[in-house]
Amino acid sequence: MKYADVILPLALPRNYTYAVPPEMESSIQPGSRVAVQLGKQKRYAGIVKRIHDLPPSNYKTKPILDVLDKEPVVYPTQLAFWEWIAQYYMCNEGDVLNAALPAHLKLSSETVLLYNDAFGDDFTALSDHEYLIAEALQIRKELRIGEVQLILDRSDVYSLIKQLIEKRVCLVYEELKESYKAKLENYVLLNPALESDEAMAPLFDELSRAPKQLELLLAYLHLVRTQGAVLQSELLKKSGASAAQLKGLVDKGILQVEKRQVDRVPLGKMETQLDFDLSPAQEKALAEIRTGFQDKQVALLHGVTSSGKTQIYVKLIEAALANGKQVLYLLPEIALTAQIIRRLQKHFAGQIGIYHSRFSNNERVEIWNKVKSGEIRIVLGARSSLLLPFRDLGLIILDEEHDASFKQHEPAPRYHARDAAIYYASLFKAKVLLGSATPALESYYNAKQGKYALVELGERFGGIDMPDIEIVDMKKETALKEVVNNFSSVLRKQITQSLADKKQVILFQNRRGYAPFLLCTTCGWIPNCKQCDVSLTYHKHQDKLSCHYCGTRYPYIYVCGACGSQTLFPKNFGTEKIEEDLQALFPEARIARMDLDAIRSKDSHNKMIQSLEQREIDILVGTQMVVKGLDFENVNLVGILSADSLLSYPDFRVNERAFQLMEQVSGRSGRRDGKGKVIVQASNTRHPILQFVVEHNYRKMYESEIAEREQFGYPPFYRLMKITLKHKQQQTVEQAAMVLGNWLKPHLGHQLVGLAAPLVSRVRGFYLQEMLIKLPKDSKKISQIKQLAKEMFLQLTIEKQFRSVIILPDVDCV
DNA sequence: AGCACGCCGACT
DNA sequence: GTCGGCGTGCTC
Repeated sequence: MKYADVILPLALPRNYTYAVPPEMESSIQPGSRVAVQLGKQKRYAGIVKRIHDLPPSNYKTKPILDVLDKEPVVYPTQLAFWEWIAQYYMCNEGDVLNAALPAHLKLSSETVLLYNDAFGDDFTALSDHEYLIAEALQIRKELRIGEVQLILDRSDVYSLIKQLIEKRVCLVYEELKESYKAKLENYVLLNPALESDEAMAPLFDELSRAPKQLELLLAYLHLVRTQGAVLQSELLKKSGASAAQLKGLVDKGILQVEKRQVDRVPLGKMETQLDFDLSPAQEKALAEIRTGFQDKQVALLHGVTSSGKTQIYVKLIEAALANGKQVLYLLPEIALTAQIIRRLQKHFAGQIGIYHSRFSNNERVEIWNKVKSGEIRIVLGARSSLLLPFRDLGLIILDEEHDASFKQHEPAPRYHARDAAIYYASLFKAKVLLGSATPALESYYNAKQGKYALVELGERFGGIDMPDIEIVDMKKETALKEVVNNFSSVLRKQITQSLADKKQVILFQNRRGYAPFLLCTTCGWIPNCKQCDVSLTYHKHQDKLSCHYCGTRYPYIYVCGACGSQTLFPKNFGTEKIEEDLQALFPEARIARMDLDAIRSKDSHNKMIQSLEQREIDILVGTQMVVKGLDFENVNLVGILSADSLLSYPDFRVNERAFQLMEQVSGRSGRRDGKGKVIVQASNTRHPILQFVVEHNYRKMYESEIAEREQFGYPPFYRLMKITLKHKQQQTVEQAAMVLGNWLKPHLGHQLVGLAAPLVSRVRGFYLQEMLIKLPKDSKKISQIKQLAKEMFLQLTIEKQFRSVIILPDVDCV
């Protein structure tokens, strides 16, 4: 007898072993999707990890019910990768499966109640609730659990359903439904009997009294000749005919309509690739990358903004494709704009697939299958495309590699796409190219240490100068009463100038909303969220207060909750306020705002970028979003409204982050013609980071920061693992954290730090406690510590007072 | 993640 | 007394 270890799409601590019925032995393989039963009824689609012949000793196996696909849905490479992710990031393989597999390949059964017709309609023996369900069932014949819950308005319905089964009112079955649906469209075909000219000729006479139908037929014949297959929708649109006219031709037996499967993600036609020449600096960088790849797996391309990194990527992609390999090009989600997609599609039409969160579930399945089959040669995508089933990967490019959004935060698996990419690539013996104008300290350090090849590209493409950066002393300006609504005189003057020159302006403020909090000027009270330990942000557009942690919205508060006075005023400023003030200062200017609130609706982000490109916007105000992946020729001024707010987070990475952000935003200025200008408003103008920004000096920033990291034992000298504990009761988490800390301390000593409530100590009604473990850079020790931590987590949840404490380990947290 | 089972308060 | 709430434990 064969047995299969199956990964289920659940957060289970281990994989379960099922028996392989003999008739399935020939069709089942590692990576196969199988239907299995879990518990009394529930069925799931799981993925076979391993097939063996060791019968489990301490339990009875259930059989695999079905092998769901002819071919496995993943290769052994992906299974190995999943195992590594689960192990490294301390999560379950089920979590990884959940993240990797498109929703429509993940099946789970649903209980369906069927009305038992034999029962008749004598409901007298039923309770009120039973009666309600029986009545609904009699009318609708079928009910899902969810519908039963809806009817009774409660969640616990199982005992009642059991009663109904016992009383023979209904029957139940488990429905395991494939949710992927191939897309079908109507194609129009000519009746095969009419293919010849002789057969066709009489038709024209016959149709002389139906001129519209004749017109339609002619349009059809034209389309067939030019493009082969004819879509019904296209034919009707192009000919201007109605569905009735088409039906007329179908009824006469001249045309036929047939449903055929169509691609949701067509790859387009293969085009001849555009050739372009690299600048000498780019050529040199490309050559260095190639040399680097000879003895190193990873190369870091440190190229200033606008240095033309993308062109270098294109050359490398071409080479990898020529070798018959697949390529993965990763970008932060928000940088995956129409701009970059268009540029790459131009080069690689017919081979490139795009993958990000805005694709529908059906589209994802199709992309998944095309990557697996190798039809898609290049994937351009966000973090999650790393989990696609590549068959023969030759190169991974990770652009904007410093970007924190490459790290998944919630839910598990909390993987870092950069680090995971390096491991994944090693399974294929593929190369990894990291690219950034402001590399993460960790990456630059690795490169400096010789672990990665380091390639510097210090010159902007086309010889454009780096923008001039001016720091404006807001303290001085305030003293001189020159500040109007957060705008210094310098910034106002520059904006006026840019507008006069018909240039565009980008302003950056890292807080959305109108005001980050309200303040009672009588007693100092600040309204907080009921669920979370944070102040409520005022959103003037919606005239609501909103919690940026849990999303709850509250009506505006006029009366102080502490002293009752009506002296609550919005304090500090976000993008909405900037937008409003700007409009008052520059009434003629066309102003747009780009932040999470403004781009909520689908595609509005792309639309905004387009209208900026087409110069329909003069001034763009935005958060982090304006930093990434934008490339506009006509922007010559960038304003950072408050550098202080960037430099004041209590995090060891603040300086690095602030530098990266400011350097990246300023890169948006003056990209094609002429020198750009950047205005940085700051109260503390002496902050060393500002000086590095003015000089565009990454190296100096790196050196000053790396010294601190070494001194205080932070990455890249240690790896960090954050453990978060969550519970509804404050006392319980606090105790749990203390107990866990006390257990870990003897093993870790000074490597265990920061046991405390985080800055925001309550989110969505859960109290939080955190601690950090500093992991030495020794993979053996790391796995020992992880093992130890795992055992202690288990130990903690065994104690009954801590049983419902949620423990979230986050390896390499950011 | 479900779902079953068992223990406690508020109702007929 | 019982219904139905929720906390707890198990699923190959």
